[in-house]
Amino acid sequence: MKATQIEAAWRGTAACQSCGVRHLVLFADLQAEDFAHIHTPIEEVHVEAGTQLYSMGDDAGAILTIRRGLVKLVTLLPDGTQRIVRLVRVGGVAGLEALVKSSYDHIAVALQPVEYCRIPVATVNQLQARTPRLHQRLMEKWHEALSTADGFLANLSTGNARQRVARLLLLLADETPYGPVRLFTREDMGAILAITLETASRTISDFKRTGAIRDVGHGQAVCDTDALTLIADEG
Amino acid sequence: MKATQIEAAWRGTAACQSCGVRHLVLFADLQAEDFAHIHTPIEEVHVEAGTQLYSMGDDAGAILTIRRGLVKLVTLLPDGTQRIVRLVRVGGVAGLEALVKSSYDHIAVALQPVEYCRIPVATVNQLQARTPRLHQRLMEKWHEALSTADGFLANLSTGNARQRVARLLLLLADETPYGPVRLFTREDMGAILAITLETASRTISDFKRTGAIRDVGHGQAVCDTDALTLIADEG
DNA sequence: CGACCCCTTGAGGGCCTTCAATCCATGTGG
DNA sequence: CCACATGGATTGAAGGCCCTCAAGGGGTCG
Repeated sequence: MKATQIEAAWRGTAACQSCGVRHLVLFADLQAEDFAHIHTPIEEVHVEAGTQLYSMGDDAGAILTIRRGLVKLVTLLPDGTQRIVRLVRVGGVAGLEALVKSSYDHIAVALQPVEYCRIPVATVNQLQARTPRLHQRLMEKWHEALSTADGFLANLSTGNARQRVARLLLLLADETPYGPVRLFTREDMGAILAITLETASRTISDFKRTGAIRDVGHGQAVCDTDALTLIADEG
Repeated sequence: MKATQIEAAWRGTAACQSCGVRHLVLFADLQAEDFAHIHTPIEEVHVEAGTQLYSMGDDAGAILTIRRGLVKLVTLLPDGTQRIVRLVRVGGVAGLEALVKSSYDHIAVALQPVEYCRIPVATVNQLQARTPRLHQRLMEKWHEALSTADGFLANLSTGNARQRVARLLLLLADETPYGPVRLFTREDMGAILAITLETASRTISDFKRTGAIRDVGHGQAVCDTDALTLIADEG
């Protein structure tokens, strides 16, 4: 089940410098000489969908750069239900709070098969002392997280259920235009949009009937972005 | 109306070093010698309630440290209505995005008489080059903003209207325990909680009738935090 | 004093939740 | 190979909460 697999406990400069998503991530501006000053191993980890990457209150020793897949950040509400406060996509960073406090703020769970790099806080700090560019990148990642949160508040937590579901689908669709998007479980949809799973299910069914999305099986669907945009804007 | 008043166009070290809220703000860790390297003026500005501090898309040349009062950050929804995505309190920073992009993400409006320091981005960058401690403070401010946003998502955008209003009141009350809190306009409450102003009004009226809050006039009320906590947790 | 703004309260209806039953896909064991 | 168990998805029915539209009240300021 929890098949966490550490692909490579990396200790040199090769992996980062040839990283396929490096232009997206934290180390985009680093020079070859900078990598030479990394003394703590950076782990590249592969996990399957459903794996918990860290939990609220866990000792926060590292930040996680997502190289593949999709991660949800969850908070527990007073009544025990869960709310998804953010989705972290490829190039995003989960657990940034490790840089300013000693425990994580959320539960991080892989929604799909995920590959990520686990960068110890010590490594970030070592690099920060040397390369001012990293500060800028870090702030960009903070800003990215904040923009995502703002988007959740403005787009996914206002309006009626139809609008919210449509906006969520558009959010997923703009990552793979015209390609099928992987739908969440209805429960996750509900936890993102602050609606019940039944309402999420009814709305998705309605979208399929009216053609706003087309089911292609295996929990995937193709979005009619024009139709969804109409729904998102007026209801 | 828009009585923006620049109290002191500060160019020396005196004001910051004797700042009453310095332990809360960005410059907490700076040493005397650091202040000597500030070459761009930091303005201390006083504005009255209702003043717009900056607007979405405005050229973002500075970040704003709030020294007194309360500021709302607003985004415009596709349909033209407004949503308040964050409240910035004393010690908080508005417009952090100025550090990573050239325009502001929100509309910032003073909800009360506000005093703030306008710190040019250039000044922050000059100081960053010298004092690593400032990085840490900056990241704490980013984290503070992100935590606020998460709180809005988890506490103020879920549950029924009674719960949301109760949680908002508790949020305001924990700043001045047992003291009266200043209630927002019902419209602002609605924009924070994603409910209509009528529902906000009805709920506040109900709380007054049942004693969960006690009106003391002038838009202020004393909160029965125990009663409100009960409502916040179960409905 | 009147205009204005905000707050309050009412009535009706629609949307979403709640509770419940059924369906479907998948995987497991006989 | 098939029966069965399981977890998620779907759909129905009833009710309640909140929104919408509307009218009236109260405080403040010119």
